[in-house]
Amino acid sequence: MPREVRERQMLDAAVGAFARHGYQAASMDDIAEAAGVSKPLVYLYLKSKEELFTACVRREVGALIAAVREGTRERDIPADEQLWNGLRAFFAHTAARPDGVTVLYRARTQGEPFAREVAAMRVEVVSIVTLLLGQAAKDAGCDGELAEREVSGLAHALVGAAESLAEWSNARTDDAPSAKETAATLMNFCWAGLENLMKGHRWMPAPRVH
Amino acid sequence: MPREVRERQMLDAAVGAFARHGYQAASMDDIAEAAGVSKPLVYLYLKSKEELFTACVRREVGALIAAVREGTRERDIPADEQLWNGLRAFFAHTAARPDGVTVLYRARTQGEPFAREVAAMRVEVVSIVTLLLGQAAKDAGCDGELAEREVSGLAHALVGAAESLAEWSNARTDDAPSAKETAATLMNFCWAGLENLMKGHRWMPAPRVH
Amino acid sequence: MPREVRERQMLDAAVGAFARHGYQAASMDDIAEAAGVSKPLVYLYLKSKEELFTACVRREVGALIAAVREGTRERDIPADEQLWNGLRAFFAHTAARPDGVTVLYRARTQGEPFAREVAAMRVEVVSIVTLLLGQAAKDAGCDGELAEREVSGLAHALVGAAESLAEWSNARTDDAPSAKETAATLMNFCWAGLENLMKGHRWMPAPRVH
Amino acid sequence: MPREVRERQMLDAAVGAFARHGYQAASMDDIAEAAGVSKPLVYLYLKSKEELFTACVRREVGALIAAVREGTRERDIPADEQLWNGLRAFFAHTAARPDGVTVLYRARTQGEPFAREVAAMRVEVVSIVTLLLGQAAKDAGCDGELAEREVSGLAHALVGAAESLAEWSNARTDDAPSAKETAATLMNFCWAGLENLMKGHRWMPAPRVH
DNA sequence: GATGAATGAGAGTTCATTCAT
DNA sequence: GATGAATGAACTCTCATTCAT
Repeated sequence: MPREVRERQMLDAAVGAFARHGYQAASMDDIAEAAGVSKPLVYLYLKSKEELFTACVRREVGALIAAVREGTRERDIPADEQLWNGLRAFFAHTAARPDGVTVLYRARTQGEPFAREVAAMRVEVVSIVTLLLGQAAKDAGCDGELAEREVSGLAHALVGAAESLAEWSNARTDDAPSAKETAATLMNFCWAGLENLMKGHRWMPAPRVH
Repeated sequence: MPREVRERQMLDAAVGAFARHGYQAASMDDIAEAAGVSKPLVYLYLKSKEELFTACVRREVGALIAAVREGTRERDIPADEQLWNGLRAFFAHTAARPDGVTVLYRARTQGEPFAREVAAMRVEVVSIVTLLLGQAAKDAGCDGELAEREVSGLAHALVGAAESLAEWSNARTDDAPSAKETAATLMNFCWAGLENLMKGHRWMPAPRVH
Repeated sequence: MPREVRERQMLDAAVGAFARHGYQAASMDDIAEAAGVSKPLVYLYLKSKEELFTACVRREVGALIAAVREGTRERDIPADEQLWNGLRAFFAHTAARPDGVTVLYRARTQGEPFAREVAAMRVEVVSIVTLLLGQAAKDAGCDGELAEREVSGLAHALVGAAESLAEWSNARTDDAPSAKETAATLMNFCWAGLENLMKGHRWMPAPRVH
Repeated sequence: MPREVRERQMLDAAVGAFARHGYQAASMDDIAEAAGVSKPLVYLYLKSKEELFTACVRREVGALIAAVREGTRERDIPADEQLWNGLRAFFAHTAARPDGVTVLYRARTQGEPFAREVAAMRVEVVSIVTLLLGQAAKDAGCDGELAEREVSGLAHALVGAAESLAEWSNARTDDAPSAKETAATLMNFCWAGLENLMKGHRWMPAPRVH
């Protein structure tokens, strides 16, 4: 059996195990058994548990980024539609590969070697979002009055909201909302606010959206 | 030294260790040393690693809930101001007790005994938010056309956005935004959208906020 | 509360615990709690676990020896009647104080400090039996042709049989035989053989008891 | 080195350690060292201390039963000769494998998982003896007037006497009696009594064997 | 006389990892 | 290319034992 195939089997098994039990609790024994190979072979191909986990994370990062990039390929449509497309791609992906997403989620709390990898991915996603927001601002005829820091904050808020929604929607065993519905919920939640901001309207403590 | 004091020392040390290394990677030896006591004493007072972690989680859950409840004590002001107050309280808390919040964050990925505890807390926070949204709808003269599921989704989105922003803002070592600023960012991000929804306006794929 | 009383309480609790769980598995915590005192007090009175166990063993050894001596007080009756009396006393004692006897039983497998104590007791019991056998031989008009080693062997066989019967009879929860019945069983089992031996009759491989 | 060999080495080492120190006091470290392997290997092959002990007990139970069965293979000879053969086999075994027998002895006081195993063995041995007694009764032309309970008691007495004699004879470092001698002692001790019982003669408190 | 507070030492168990074949 | 055999290191947890009060 060719090496690549074996290697993918191992990664599949590892992703499953890591998703179910976490990095520490998943044992190399279990993974090797689940992959249908002997433990030394796992070490031969993937060096160590740390590298194995890293490989899993990288693969899932790549898959998620690819899905989102694929969803936002069209560039000459309004920014909100682009965001809408990206969100649908994101939620479709999280629904299709729950184990992979769980691994990423867990990797964020596993300290340096791994968290960085996921953080880098987030940066990439955030940059995609940031571009969209920039374009949206231009569409809205606004002159870029938004501080970079504020944009960064907004992007993180959006990503956090998306992650939370993905988890919530995948947790429902019955009657789970479709990717489309979830994306719509999030668009409804955020777009009006973002649009206002582009136009320079702000919510203020002595309140009035205006 | 009286038992209560020692016990708090241990919890403090444990929260620190769990926040830094995670549940599995933090060793009881380390925790005992950090608390300045011997390991058997930790076991005498807190029974097991699992119960120790549970105690940490419970304490931090209680502290966070208390902070948010305290922030939203005023009830006869507009819903958006109440939300604003709650968010400031939340961000102030996450800034003041980063380790405690990290423990809660990590507990979410640690399986049944712990995740449930945090999930219960989230439910409580979500219910607070839900009440606010309900009041906001009434304030807006809307006739409650929002499906329960949609409200739940919105609340989860809001909470996720808040968590993500808290993490992002605490991660900045220099020039970290204040709780007030972060809360403002989030209000700007979401309030206009929520307000529109209360009025029955929706974002639609062939787009126009209207 | 006077020291002696406290001390007896502790010994009672210890005997119970050691009987139930064995020397190693019974913990000083349990014993102190069962005795209704604090652990340091146990150490104050009885020095260490080893000395505590030793004290238990000694007390129970003394009680058993006393019971058997009491049963065989009458000296000017036929040897078989004396043995009969001793056995009844023995079985009555094992039935009345099962925990104490169990402790002795367990002490035999606990290595040097303890096993010696019980061995000494066995020697004493054996010597009582040996005296009886000697008298029986004289009664039978035999001229003491029995080698000392053989007598010792017989005595150990008798004691072993008695112990085994005691255990068997105490194990029956319903319909347990009385001390008298058990003693009768043993007398029936052994006396004819002993009597024959006294007279110089032996069982022989090309067999005939004669 | 093949697994079976290693496994036997471990069992040998474990039997030695358990015999010398008892179940609780023998440590897995010691056993592993005595077996010339590392501790994890012991766990890999034998799962846990409990299972290791169980395996020892089972092996020794099997060996002892096999020895006795082998000794009593001949069935068409008088019952006393059969008993004589069985006893010689028993004493030869206890002399040849003192550690194994000690383990069985200790297992009797180690509570449920283990005691049952040994109890089952005793039942088997007792049943062998019981059959012999039954045949002896027939040989003696007796009409089976012995109550089942009494036979059971006699069998336990015989087994206890044998155990006690085995211990006593093995304890002698110099000049230990041979299996033959010990068996002869026991036959002399018991056979006349048993024979009398078969014929309906009993020892009576106002005494006379008749 | 009696105890709440505390610990050193060591138990069983598991895991990531590596050879020799 | 693939594996059965083997281990060093570390972990959770318990216990007999002792102070300071």
